[in-house]
Amino acid sequence: MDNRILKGSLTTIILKLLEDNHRMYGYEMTKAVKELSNEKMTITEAALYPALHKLVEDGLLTTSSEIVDGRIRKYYSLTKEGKKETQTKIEALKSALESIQIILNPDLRNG
Amino acid sequence: MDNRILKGSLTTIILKLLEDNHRMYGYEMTKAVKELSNEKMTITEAALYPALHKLVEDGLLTTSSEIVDGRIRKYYSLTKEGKKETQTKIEALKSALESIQIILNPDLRNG
DNA sequence: ATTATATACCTAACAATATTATGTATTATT
DNA sequence: AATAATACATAATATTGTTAGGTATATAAT
Repeated sequence: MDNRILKGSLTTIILKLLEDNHRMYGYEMTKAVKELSNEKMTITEAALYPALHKLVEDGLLTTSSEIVDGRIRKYYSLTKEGKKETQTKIEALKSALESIQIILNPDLRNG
Repeated sequence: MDNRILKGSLTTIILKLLEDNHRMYGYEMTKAVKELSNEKMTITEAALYPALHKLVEDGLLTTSSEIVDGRIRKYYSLTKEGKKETQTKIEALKSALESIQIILNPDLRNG
């Protein structure tokens, strides 16, 4: 991701995208994050693909390849275990974001 | 920090703490983050001290040591350059948090 | 008195995660 | 014909944090 910030959230972002979209391929995820963040955030493919492979290896995602317009697309979906883990990871990330928000916004401390 | 999330935000958190408190020592920072986050977030000293040293090395912080109750305290403060960098880093982190919020909360997408 | 906890600093070896730099291949656009 | 977009991927390196340990003083508990 750009700006060297928020490393460690990539896996959670992938899982969340798949929870919302049910079925996505890698390149599509990079475009989705770019669009959702108004070009502010970028997932590099060099970070994304190894992360996806690890999620498959860990049993959280399954894949199915298709050829579309002469090019390969490798679709990813959440497994049952992946759906569970998605909830856990999202809650953990939300909690962390809240903590950081409090540190960044003193106004919230007295509100 | 706990839970292997939000790596890369440590430096910004340090700078923000120093912006708010003007003068802090390392151990104090670990306590502050623990308290602000209601024990949800922990800065480990093994992550903190090298980060502080690097910020000094980069000219963003200065130090002054004192002996209090027979123990050494190494106080850190923002330099002029550090104050500038703090603004930049905070803005970048806020922007990243917003992007992640949008991805995590679909409700915000249609709001 | 002794043990444990809290305060306060620190480093070394290792692991996880992302960046930079490439590479391959097809299709669409200029 | 050249460039950009689509779509996958890896290797070398850098960054950042974890695990595990170390030193030392002060205070509270047994």
